[in-house]
Amino acid sequence: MPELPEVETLRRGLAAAVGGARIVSVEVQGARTVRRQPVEGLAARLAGARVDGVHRRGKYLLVLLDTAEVLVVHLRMSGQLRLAGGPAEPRPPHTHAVLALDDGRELRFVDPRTFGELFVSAPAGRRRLPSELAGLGPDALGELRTPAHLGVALGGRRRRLKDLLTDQRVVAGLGSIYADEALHAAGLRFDRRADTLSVDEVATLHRAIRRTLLAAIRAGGSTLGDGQYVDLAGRAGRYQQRHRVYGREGLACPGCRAPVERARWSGRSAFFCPACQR
DNA sequence: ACGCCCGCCTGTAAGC
DNA sequence: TGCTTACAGGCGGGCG
Repeated sequence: MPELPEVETLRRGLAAAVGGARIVSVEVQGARTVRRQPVEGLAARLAGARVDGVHRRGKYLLVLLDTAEVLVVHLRMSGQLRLAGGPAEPRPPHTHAVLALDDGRELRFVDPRTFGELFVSAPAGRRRLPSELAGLGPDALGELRTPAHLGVALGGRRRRLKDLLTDQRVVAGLGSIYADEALHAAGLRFDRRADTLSVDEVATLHRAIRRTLLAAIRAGGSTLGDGQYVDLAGRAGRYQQRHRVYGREGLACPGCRAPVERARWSGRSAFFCPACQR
């Protein structure tokens, strides 16, 4: 599942590979990938635009265009961006959008489960953010700079830590994998109520989130057994080899050797060490 | 406002 | 072997 480290890996790859390239034409298959606006409008706004940079906010990719607009990409569960050398390269199954570039390459949006989406937006306001993203909380790396920022986000609320950390309105960028990993690194249970954390525990959690995300970015993100996350060139990440609890039910906790447990919670899973996490 | 649950999807794997 | 069922989970929407 692409979360902040996977999206950041893609952002860096995109910035290096397609920065300065011009979009020649856009082809969209199916009705779900472009659903916020008419496909013809999106295609017309992209055609002829040059890529001036690539930003990221939470799990959203922002492809900045010289038209002063932004192509927003969200991969959701199974979306991929793949760069092809040319139109002759066979398209993977579930290719829903193809952006032809002026040097002949193609940027392809592939998404079996069709949860992902593309849209073009005109950023507005002080932060030059697309209005569709106005509800996002502080980016888990970019804006959550100090423990105090996390303290404000958690705000002494009664909600459970994992519920808050994966709520993109509270903190943007964490999903199930990195919430579980960061909570383990902080020694905190997924179901701790935020309003029971001490100042020290908030600081520990803040440090754990940053360290976990930065280590995952250095490893090129996580590719799970389903192989759904790969980079622009189709290469897998390596951070899954360093997961301490996520997907490791019954295996030894690297910290204390107790078996990792899996809890069913809010219709989702949470992996945690019952001995190390309080 | 908060805390839930559901619907959206398809590929994979487990179970009978 | 072949079918059914469960599961993966981000996010928007809806409900109490």
